[in-house]
Amino acid sequence: MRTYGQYCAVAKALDVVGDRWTLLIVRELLTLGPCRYTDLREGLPGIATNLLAIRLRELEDSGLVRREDAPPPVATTLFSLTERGQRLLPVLQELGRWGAPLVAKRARSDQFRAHWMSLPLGWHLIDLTPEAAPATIELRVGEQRLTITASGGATRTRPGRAANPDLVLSGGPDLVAGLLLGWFDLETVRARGLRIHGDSSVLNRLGRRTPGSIGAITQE
Amino acid sequence: MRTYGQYCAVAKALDVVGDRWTLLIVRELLTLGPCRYTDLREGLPGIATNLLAIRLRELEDSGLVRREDAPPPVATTLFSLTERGQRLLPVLQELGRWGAPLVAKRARSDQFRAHWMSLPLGWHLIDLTPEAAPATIELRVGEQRLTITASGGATRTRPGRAANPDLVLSGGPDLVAGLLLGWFDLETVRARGLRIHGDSSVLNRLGRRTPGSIGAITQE
DNA sequence: CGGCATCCTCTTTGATACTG
DNA sequence: CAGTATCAAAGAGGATGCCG
Repeated sequence: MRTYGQYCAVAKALDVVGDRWTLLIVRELLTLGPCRYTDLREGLPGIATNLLAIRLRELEDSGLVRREDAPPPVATTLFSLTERGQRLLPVLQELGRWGAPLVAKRARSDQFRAHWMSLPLGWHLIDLTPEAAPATIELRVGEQRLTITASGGATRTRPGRAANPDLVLSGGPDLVAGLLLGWFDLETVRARGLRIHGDSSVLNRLGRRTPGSIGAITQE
Repeated sequence: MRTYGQYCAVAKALDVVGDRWTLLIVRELLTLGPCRYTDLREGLPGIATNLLAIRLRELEDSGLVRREDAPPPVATTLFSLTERGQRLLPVLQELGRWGAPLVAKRARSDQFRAHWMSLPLGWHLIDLTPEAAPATIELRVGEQRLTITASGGATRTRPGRAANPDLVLSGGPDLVAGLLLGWFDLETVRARGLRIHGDSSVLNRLGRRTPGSIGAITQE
């Protein structure tokens, strides 16, 4: 392991998580929870398989990742974050906030996985009517699904399809993210091809947590 | 520039600041303010000089760093952070918080610069008596000096010596940091060799911002 | 001196093929 | 499924030279 050799907390942190791909592996584990080697590879397009194996071992040695052999019927190795690894969430959150302007436009060559929106949406969206019964929205981007649940004032986002969604939004990642993160309003994304099925009034229930202000999705 | 090619804010952020040394250069610029190439090299022991030049150009191209030719009598190039670059402060803050446990013990080979404590101390220390007149503490670690000013409820920390310090703390980095960040109490660091000159009651004025609790330095 | 550029070596990363 | 093995390319580290 190459180290900066500096008696400084930032440098020490980067000694552990500063290598290429490392924080993206943590992103996957934070988003997906315990998962298999192949799930990780799926969510990390571009990584070389040997590098993923090396990084996982390093993360294990640093105490950020735990490897368990799941019992039958799963019968496979599961990787998950330790408590220490989970504490990297605020680091990823700040990196994501800082990087948000960089995803305003999508490059043609950019890969996309719907679950990458999971953490940012969870941070950004709030439930404006905490008293109401839980509501679910399913996002469809290509074949991939993501489920947002609004309940008790907060929202939770997880990979996969919803059982009984109140609303379904289908379209490209820039349209879906653009609407929910507040780059575009409802009319704009609809005009650009976003498809909306179900009870669109659910959108009024979602608010955006912006630095200093909170607004409903359809406002602005 | 190598890119992850992922439509994800975290990955995009790492495309810009994920390269080796990049965030440490930002640390230096945040801590020191506008400074010269040689000042940066001084604060980044271990960096190859050509790599510093390359990184500075990349940071300039990404719009995080500005290069200005200072007028006489300085007559040298000054590097400073743009607004966009300064917004990386929360990222460094979370990285530093996460990395804090890793500097509990100092490795023999670890380099040290007093100004590396500047950002963490500024985040961590608060002024418990906002009404009182400003107080200053000078830290001496080897030949290096750092000045802490407590005033109006907050503390500010900057590199360099104090004009008229109320208190001077001298000793190794682990002792100075250990006392101020709350790893050790006053008796312990004194027993281990920390030297204290001046009005040590100033320490009672400083509180630590810990997750959930605030305590005076000499407590606990 | 300050601010690099060059040259060289060594390490890390990437791509691909293969295996228990 | 969960990797290892191999090889080529890119990046980092170190020494030194150059130029205003």
